[in-house]
Amino acid sequence: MKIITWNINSVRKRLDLLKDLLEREKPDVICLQETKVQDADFPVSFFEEVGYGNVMFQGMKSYHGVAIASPQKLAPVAKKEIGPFMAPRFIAAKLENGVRVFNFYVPAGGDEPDPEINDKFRDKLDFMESMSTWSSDIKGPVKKSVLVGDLNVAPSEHDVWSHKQLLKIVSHTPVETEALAKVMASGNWLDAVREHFGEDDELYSWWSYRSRDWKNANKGRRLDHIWMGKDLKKSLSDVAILDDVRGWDTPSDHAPISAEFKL
DNA sequence: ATGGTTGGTTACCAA
Repeated sequence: MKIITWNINSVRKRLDLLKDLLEREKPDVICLQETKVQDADFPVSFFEEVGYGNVMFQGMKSYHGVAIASPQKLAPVAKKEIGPFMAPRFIAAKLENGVRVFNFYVPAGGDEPDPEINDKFRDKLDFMESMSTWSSDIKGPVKKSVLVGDLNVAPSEHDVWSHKQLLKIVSHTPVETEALAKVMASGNWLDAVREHFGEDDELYSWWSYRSRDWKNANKGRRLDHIWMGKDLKKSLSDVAILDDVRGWDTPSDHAPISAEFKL
């Protein structure tokens, strides 16, 4: 089972890149964030044409939006296993092999890392708090489950280009990394990317558009994640950050991440 | 300390 997660930054803007990615990587399931399209305008026929016609999506006009697509049938996840999340930031599906896929788009949080003066940052912390409650409620360790998405937090010092310079920058502040650690602990989740690469490699999945030479400057952050329940650890066979996709023509500012399981 | 770019929408907001 191969799963890819990608903040595509407008699905309609990047159908050609998505087609190339799916043809090259042939994932069993792809999870998208920031689709930026309301459900009535979601490009369903494109997904059917490229062989990913089993597609679930929850979006809104202009902002946010998530989707899960697969060549195989997708079933809804039981209601009791779904938290009270904002629809355009969360969607879940059950694959034919029984694996549940939870796809999140955590609020970015604005610029000012102070919940007292910045409502967006408050919303981000609240969202992660509700993720912790949800993880606890569905009882960890969650069996046959994968949690993926743009979590908008770079947890460790090796997930950012400069730990010191980013400690007060939203996405890497201690209050956020602690909140994300709590989510992880609440569900006994494992970070599949770190399980594969270890703790020491510098790993990034996002590079700002506001950098002329993003590749050489390499001022990246690892905001996109694939987590797994402990029961899947022994099945994890490969992980890749597909950073070449960040260099494609008119790219998203996020790279896709891929994980393979031999179930 | 500041500004840099992109997408959706159509004036700016969100990232």
